[in-house]
Amino acid sequence: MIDEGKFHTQEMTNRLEQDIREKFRRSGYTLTSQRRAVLEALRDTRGHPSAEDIYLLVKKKNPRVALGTVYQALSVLEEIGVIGSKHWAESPTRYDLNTEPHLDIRCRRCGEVAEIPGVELGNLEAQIQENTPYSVSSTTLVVEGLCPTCQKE
Amino acid sequence: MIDEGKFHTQEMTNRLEQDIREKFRRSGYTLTSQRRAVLEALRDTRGHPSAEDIYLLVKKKNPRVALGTVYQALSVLEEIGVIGSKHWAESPTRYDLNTEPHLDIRCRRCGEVAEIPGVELGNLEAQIQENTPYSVSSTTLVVEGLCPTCQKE
DNA sequence: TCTGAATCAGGAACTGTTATTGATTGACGA
DNA sequence: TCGTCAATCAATAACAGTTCCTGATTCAGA
Repeated sequence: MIDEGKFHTQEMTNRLEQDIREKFRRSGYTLTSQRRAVLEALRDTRGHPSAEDIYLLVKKKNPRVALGTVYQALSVLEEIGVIGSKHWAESPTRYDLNTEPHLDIRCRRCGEVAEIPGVELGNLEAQIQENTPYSVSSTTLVVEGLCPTCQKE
Repeated sequence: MIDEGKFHTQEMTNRLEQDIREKFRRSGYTLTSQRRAVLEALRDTRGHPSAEDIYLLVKKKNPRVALGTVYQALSVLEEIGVIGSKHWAESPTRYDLNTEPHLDIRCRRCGEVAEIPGVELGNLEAQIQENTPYSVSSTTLVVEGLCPTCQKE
């Protein structure tokens, strides 16, 4: 079971809570305890957990939840715009409460993901659109490197 | 069996052939008929075939070749720098004889991949490096959209 | 409270890829 | 030319991540 009291007062600001409720209302999906648990897990985690990470966190509070349910919840949450996801080759998709366009880098040694602030992409997307007959729908910058810890080894 | 005569005279320029031979020589790997067949398949294909696509082409000439062999060949060819690969989420890795850094776009409807010429990334990588404590090792722009054909439908 | 639709847990199935196996090949020296 | 030994091979099993399917459960609205 989810400790809803704690969730409301400590974990989620009112604005976010309102925003989430609103997005569920508009979409027609229901904000079930499982979907709430997935959101809480994302909130409790620094960084960008994988579905498996989230599953393990959710299971601590509700051991009956299945991995498939977590995937379903993640897909609904992403569809209604409450969470975002990012994919690096050769590693599971990572999820994120930050739905704004932003840059993330993944350590190719330990897998840790961190945000990169302050990078300006400028007119890159427009430039791409000018040079292809395709209609461009998404351009994602996939960045990899070594985190400070792994650099030392 | 590979028609090596045709391969040499029609499919491969002397320069590329030389380059490939040289890369094999330096690496210590041998240029076997299977690896040659994979290269030929890449050369015969417009666009950016997947391992499966290449496997089907190779099988036309040598039905005994297994998919695993194609993967092995691709991994050797990529390791020695004869081919390049690119990965989009939710679709198999695509391979390419163009090993220079360049932009590709994938149609999210039919999966077709095409090159995008003339886009200037400028100092993007330097800008990223300035804004993260990670040491950046690769930045890949993953572009998706709709190809001209799929736009009409 | 009842009813139908949405959602669930559990597990099977699927896709793309890698690892393992013993058999085959092919480059090189005698 | 032949033998030797490492490299490579085909075939298949295994694997990770994810999706799909099923019947059971829950929940919102009448």
